[in-house]
Amino acid sequence: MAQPMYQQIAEDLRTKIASGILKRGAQLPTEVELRDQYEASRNTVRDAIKRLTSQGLIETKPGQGTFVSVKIDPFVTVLTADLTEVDKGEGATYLSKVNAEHREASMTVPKVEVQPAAAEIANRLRVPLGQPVVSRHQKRFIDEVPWSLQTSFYPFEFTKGAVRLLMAENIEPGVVHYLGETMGLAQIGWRDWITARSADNNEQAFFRISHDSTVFEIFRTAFDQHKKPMRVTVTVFPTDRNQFIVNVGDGIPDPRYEENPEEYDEKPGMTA
Amino acid sequence: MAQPMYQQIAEDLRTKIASGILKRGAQLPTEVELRDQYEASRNTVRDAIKRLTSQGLIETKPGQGTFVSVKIDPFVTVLTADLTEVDKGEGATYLSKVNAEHREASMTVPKVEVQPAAAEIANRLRVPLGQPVVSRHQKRFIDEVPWSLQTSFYPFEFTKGAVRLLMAENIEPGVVHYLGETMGLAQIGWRDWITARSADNNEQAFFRISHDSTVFEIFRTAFDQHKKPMRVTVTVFPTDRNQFIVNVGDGIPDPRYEENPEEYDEKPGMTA
DNA sequence: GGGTATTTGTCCGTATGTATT
DNA sequence: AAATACATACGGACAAATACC
Repeated sequence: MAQPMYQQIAEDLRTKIASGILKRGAQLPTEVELRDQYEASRNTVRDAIKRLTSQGLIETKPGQGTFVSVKIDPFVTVLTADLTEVDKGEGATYLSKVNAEHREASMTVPKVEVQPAAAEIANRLRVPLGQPVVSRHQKRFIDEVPWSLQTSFYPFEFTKGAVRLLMAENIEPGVVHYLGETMGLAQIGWRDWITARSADNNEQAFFRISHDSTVFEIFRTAFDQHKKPMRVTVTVFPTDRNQFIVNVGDGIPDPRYEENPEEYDEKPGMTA
Repeated sequence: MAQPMYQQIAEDLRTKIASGILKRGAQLPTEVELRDQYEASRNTVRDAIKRLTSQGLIETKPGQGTFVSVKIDPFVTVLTADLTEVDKGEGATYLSKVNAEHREASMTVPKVEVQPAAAEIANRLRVPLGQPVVSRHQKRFIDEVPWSLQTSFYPFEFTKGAVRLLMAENIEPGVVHYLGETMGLAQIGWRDWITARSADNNEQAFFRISHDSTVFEIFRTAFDQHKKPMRVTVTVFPTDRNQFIVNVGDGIPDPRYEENPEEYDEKPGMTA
C-alpha cells in the first residue's frame, strides 16, 4: 500500500471537489454510503473526512450530513493606512477597504477592565510586569459575520487625565484624538506584529470555526511624539476569512486592480 | 457527560504541559500507559493526542513515542524595510532582522521555469491569463532550518532585454538592480498581500510539519516608476516559526526593545 | 546485519450517544 | 415518535518505524 487508504479516500474526495464534481455547499454522500463506495470501514471513511475537515475544505453537521465548505469573500485589511485617516473612532483602528465598499462594519460596546499587565502587553507597553493596565475589549462584525476580536491596552496612569478610558462606551471621535486633548499625546505611527496560532475555545465559539482552525493575532503598538508606546491593541482574526495588505513606497496602485471577475467565480462568497 | 472523554484527556495533558509537569521535549507516557492511567481505550487516548498534535503542542514519532513540542525561536521578518536597503540580492527580498543577528540565511540556487501564468499571478502581474511568465524558485533556510519557499514571477517579455532571468543562478547584486540596468526599470515600492492556508504536501515535507499545519502565503507585487507591476514574488512561511513586522510612520523604535529575557525563557528556541 | 521488543499507525466491527429532520 | 446522520467509545488485529542487543 503506497498511501494509507484513508488518505487515498481523502485525495479522491479532494479531487472531486476541486474538479467541481462536488460543488460548494453540496452534500457529500453519507458516511455509510462512502463506506460502501470505497469498500472500507466507516471509521476509515471518517478518518478521510477528518483530514479534509481540518483543512477547512468540508464541514460536518450532526444529524444532517457532510458538506463542501462555502468560503466567504475574504475581508481585506490595509495595515499601512494613511496616518491622517486613522483616527476615525476606535473601530477604525484597522480599515477594511478592499471589497468592503458595500459592506458594513459594526462592533459591540467596549468591555472595560483594569488588569495586571501580562508579559506580552507589559513588554510592548513598556510597563513593569503585573502593573495595572486598562483593557478595552470589543467584538467586531462585518455584515453580521464575526470578523475580529480586539482588545486595546493603555497604561493605568492615563486614567488620571483621560477618565473616559474607563467608561464602557465608544469614545468619539477616537481614542487617539481624546488622548491628544487630555494627555497631549500625538500618535506618530505604530508597529504591527503579525503572528498566527490555533484558536482558543472563546475564539472557536465566537467565529464558529472548528477546534483546529487558526487565527491571525496582530499586536499593534502605537507610539507618541516621544517615541514611547501609548497603546497596545491585540486583534484576533480567523484566517479563513481575513487577509492583509501592506503598501511600501509612494503611489502604490489601489489593490482593486488585482481583482477580476474570474477570480470571484472561483473563490465565491457573499457575491455568490 | 459534560465533555467527551477524549477532550477531557486532552485538557488534562494540556494542563500538565502548561504547568511544567511535562517539560518541553519530554516524552509522554506511551499510549498504552495513558490508556491505563485514564481508564479509557487506546483509541480514545489517541483521539486526545490527535487534538494536541493538530495544535502543534505535541509530536508523535512512530517507534519512539510522543513528545512535547520544542518551539524554535521565531524568525521575525520586517515587511516595511527601507526601500534603499532592499536590493541586496534576490535573497534579500525579505530581510529577517530581529533575533537574526547571529543567524545565517542561505538559499538554494534558483530553479527557473517558463510557465503559463495562473490566475493569481496573471492578475497581479497584469498579464493575460495563461501568458508565459518566468518563474524563479528557491528554498530558503536560516541556520539550516527550513525557513521559506519563494517563487518570483516576471513577464516573459523581460527576457528579451534581461537574458539572465532565464539562467539558474543568483543574479548579483540583485534582480531589481539588473532590471534597472537592462530594462531601465526602477522599483518604487511594493504591496504585500498576506494570507494563511493549510500546507500542501510539498510544504509539509520541506518544512517537516504535520499535515494540518498552516502557512503564511505572502504575495509581493513590486511596482516600477510607471506604477506597473514588474515582479510578483510568492513566499510561503510556516506559521510555527515565522512572524512579521509592519512599521507605519517615521521613527518607530527598533522592535528589539519589546523583548526581554523572561519571554525568552518561556518561548525557548535556538537560544536555549 | 539480523532478530526482537517497543511504540505508533492503520483498519476493522460494533455499540451507543446526540443532533436534526 | 421515528428515522437519519454524525460523534464518541471500545476492543482487537496487524503493519510500520525505531531502538537495542
